[in-house]
Amino acid sequence: MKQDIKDLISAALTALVSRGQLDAPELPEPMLERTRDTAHGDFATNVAMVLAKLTRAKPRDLAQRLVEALPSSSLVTRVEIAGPGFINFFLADDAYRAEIPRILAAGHEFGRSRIGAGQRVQVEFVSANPTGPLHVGHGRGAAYGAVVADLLAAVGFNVHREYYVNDAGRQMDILCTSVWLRYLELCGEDLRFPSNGYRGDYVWDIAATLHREHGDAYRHPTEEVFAGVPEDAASADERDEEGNPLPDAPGGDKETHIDGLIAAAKHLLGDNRYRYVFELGLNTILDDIRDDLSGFGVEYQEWYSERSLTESGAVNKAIERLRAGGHLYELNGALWFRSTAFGDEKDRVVVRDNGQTTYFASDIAYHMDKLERGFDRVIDIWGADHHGYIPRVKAALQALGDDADRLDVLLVQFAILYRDGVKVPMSTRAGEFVTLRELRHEVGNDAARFFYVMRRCEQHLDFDLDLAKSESSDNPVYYVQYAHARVCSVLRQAAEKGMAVDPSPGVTNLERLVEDHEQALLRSLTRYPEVVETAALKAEPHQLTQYLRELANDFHTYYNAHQFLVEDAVLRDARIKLILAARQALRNGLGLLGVSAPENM
RNA sequence: GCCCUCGUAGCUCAGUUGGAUAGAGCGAUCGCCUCCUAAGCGGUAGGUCACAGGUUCAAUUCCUGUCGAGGGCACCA
Repeated sequence: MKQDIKDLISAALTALVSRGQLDAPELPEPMLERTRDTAHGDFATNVAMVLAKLTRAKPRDLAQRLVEALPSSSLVTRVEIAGPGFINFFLADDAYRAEIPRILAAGHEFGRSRIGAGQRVQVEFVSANPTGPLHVGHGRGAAYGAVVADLLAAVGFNVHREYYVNDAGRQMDILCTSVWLRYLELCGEDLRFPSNGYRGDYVWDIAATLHREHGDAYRHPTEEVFAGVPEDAASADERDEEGNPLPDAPGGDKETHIDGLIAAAKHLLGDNRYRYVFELGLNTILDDIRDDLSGFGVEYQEWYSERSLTESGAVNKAIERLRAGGHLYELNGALWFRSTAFGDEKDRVVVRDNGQTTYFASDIAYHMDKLERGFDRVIDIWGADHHGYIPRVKAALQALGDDADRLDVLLVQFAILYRDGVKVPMSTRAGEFVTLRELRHEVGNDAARFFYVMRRCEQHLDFDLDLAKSESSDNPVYYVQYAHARVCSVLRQAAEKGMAVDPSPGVTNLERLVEDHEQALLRSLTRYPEVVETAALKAEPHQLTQYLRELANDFHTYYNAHQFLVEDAVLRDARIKLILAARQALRNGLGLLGVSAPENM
């Protein structure tokens, strides 16, 4: 519908040029907007004002010429020039009504398009370290990423969803060691658990599996394990009055302590047994993450292993390419990447003085690989705490001669839970966090998905648990779902009353839809494809949630003002066609959000 | 100290990629079921778009500065 009007404007512009009435170097893409106020018609364009600037003509004169050159169309009843030079289009009621059969015929395809033209887009999201279950912060990234991916797919992009598995590095060693220490406790060893270890219950569970399957085979005496290990800092169990962890104790250091324990674990267990515990921890947690995301309706095409980058030589290849380009130098025994040459604030280490490559080195290789896989566009969705990381990744891509503009990093702010108006505290290391699974069980998938994407991603999200659970109009999820269920209910009522409902898209008698509420609902309905398009291109799912509330509101208002199941069969049929179209838009929109559209509530 | 994001109604937030008289929801308040689910609908009140400059036909939107909030500044991942 919008495109039809755009075409009219383009036609008028080319007509003016060919008649010599317009002297512009190049024609702008006509900017057409929905009007805020129906007094200004249905659509408005500002081309006359934009062109006036380029051609030094008076905007209203130009607008006048443009209006005269517009081809006639049955869609438009009236065109007027307003304000400084807006051209307002008033659409025929029939133009709106004609959308009903189109919507019904399109069915679940309504709102989908091909503007992405099959371009390949990779969306990488969540990618949480497999050191513990997903918590509610990851949940927001999961919901946001999944909806952005689905939106892009809906408008014709070829989308590849990926999870980057950080299955290497020190954090995983800490997890492995934490599991082993818990296992030793299960064997009957008495030890002081490191303050920097992972303390969650899931660590006990993995340790219990190890103990159940292998008995004491991995056991070593506590004295042997802790021999020569530097002092720990204060325990994480010890808190000050405000509940914050105490600072490092004098003479103790939690980092050197845990590193000492990791070394002890590797030494005492030997390669094979250490590897076994490591894999047990990794796989148990990864399975849990997969299961959780799958239960949340989030599926991936690929789980990409960080370790595979090292093993395949990709990391070394990336470093060699940087070296060949003259972007590396040695300092204090480490190998540095001169990222400042590409706008980063300081240079970064890629190989440590102990010979190990850094996480950053893996990430360079990973992003190089992403671009080499031929994606037209790569989208990374990160937690906002990683924002400082963007310049160095882009710097690396530039240094490698890749097009850094193909990479977009979208940052998602944290979600803060509120229960009874009080903030729910969270700390990963201390094992005090609400998991995504707990949240899903508490409020349900539908409310979780909807609430997570309700706000712009760079906005902090206050997640009100009580509101998400409330079954009332205060709760936006129920409000939208209820509109859908109400349409279904009307149809059930019709059946009970023996009123036949014509299931075909049918085009008859729509002219009977003359009420203001019907026009308002129709106007909203025709906006749906435009909303999906901008929500997808701008990666802003909240536009869709916002829209669905408005659409639901238009429906509820109509429902209250008019009876659908009237005696007049012709009018009844027209009204049912309209609310069926509304149901289709509600269902499709909820579907894109990963929220169910219930038949009754 | 430097960097990023944010600052819009009492609260939580939109604002269609610079447009016309800045909008929802909640809360407050006044109404609406003999009627397809009241899990709903309507009315009223509520604003110096943090502040000061700048860019232009036009700024809540873009730029600069100030103030305030949150986050980030590792040879961790």
